[in-house]
Amino acid sequence: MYVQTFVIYLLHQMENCKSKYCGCLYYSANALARIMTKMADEEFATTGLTSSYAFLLMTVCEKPGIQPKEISHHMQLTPSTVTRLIEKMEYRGYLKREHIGRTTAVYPTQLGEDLHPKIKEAWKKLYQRYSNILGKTEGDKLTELINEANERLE
Amino acid sequence: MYVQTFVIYLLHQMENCKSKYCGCLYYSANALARIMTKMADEEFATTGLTSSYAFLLMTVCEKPGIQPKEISHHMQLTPSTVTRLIEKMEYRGYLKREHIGRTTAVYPTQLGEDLHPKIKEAWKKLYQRYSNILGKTEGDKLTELINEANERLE
DNA sequence: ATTCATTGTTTGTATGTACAAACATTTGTT
DNA sequence: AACAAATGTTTGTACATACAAACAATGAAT
Repeated sequence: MYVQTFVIYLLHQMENCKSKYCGCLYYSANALARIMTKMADEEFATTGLTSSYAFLLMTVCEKPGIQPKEISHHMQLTPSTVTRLIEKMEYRGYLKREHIGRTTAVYPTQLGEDLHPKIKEAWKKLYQRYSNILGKTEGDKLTELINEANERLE
Repeated sequence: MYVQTFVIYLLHQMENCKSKYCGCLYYSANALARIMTKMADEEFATTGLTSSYAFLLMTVCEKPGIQPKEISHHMQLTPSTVTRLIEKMEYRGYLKREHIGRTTAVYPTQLGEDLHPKIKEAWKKLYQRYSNILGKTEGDKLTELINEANERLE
């Protein structure tokens, strides 16, 4: 009886899992991240930006003059990564930098501000899209659980 | 009373969340993936490999002669990514390829096989490490939830 | 006031990953 | 038997991200 339960558990595992690494959080988290990034990029495609750049622009539009350090905090990326993202967005004409002492203030350009509503729209659509698949409540719950885990693991 | 409850909810949200994007699965999933990859790389450091390469070597050692396509299935990576990983591991002397018709068989070298136990050990440690932080049951549960989401979102 | 430590930002360099296109082989169809 | 479609693999190229080191400005301590 005991053994039988275990066998059923194993079978269930194998059914549901594409890979023998499904029991590993490192693996599952990365798979989810790849799937979500792809989905996000698809939704943000209407804005001409990929997901990271869209998030950056949103962040700056909602707090013009924000510093890279704060951006890196909001986006949970390293400062160097943020610099790289900003550079590219400056080159493309969506953001501009103003150096003040050792700090830097980042502002949206007119072009950037014009794009802001479209990005927020795409963001909403992204949310709706995965909520449709996972169920709104379940999706929110999963997100919250992941956030809690992030807090503790860091 | 109703409003108060909402305010408490908001405060709770702000406490627990580093970023205003914490309600977005794209964002949270990517943050978790980065944290876990870092942790995995730290654990696998004892083997001289980063996590992806360690997983690749494990996969090949457990099924010598496996084809890239099957590897890409196990690891949930695109075939081109798998080719790149294999190439590097071949260059480093851990794997070798044998081309048979249009397919390719991948084998571990002696060097690769020698490393296998160490990798499995590191993998176990990785599991223990995040289980210690999240709690074994909770960690497993989270992993399972993410797997289910992956299934459905794909 | 000068030096030393700290902090915010940027570079140099490397890595993992993907997409699209190219190749090579096998299978199916007529 | 010849050609077309499908399949497995590899290349060319690009991108997001990170780490470590460099740089630049501020603040603190003697």
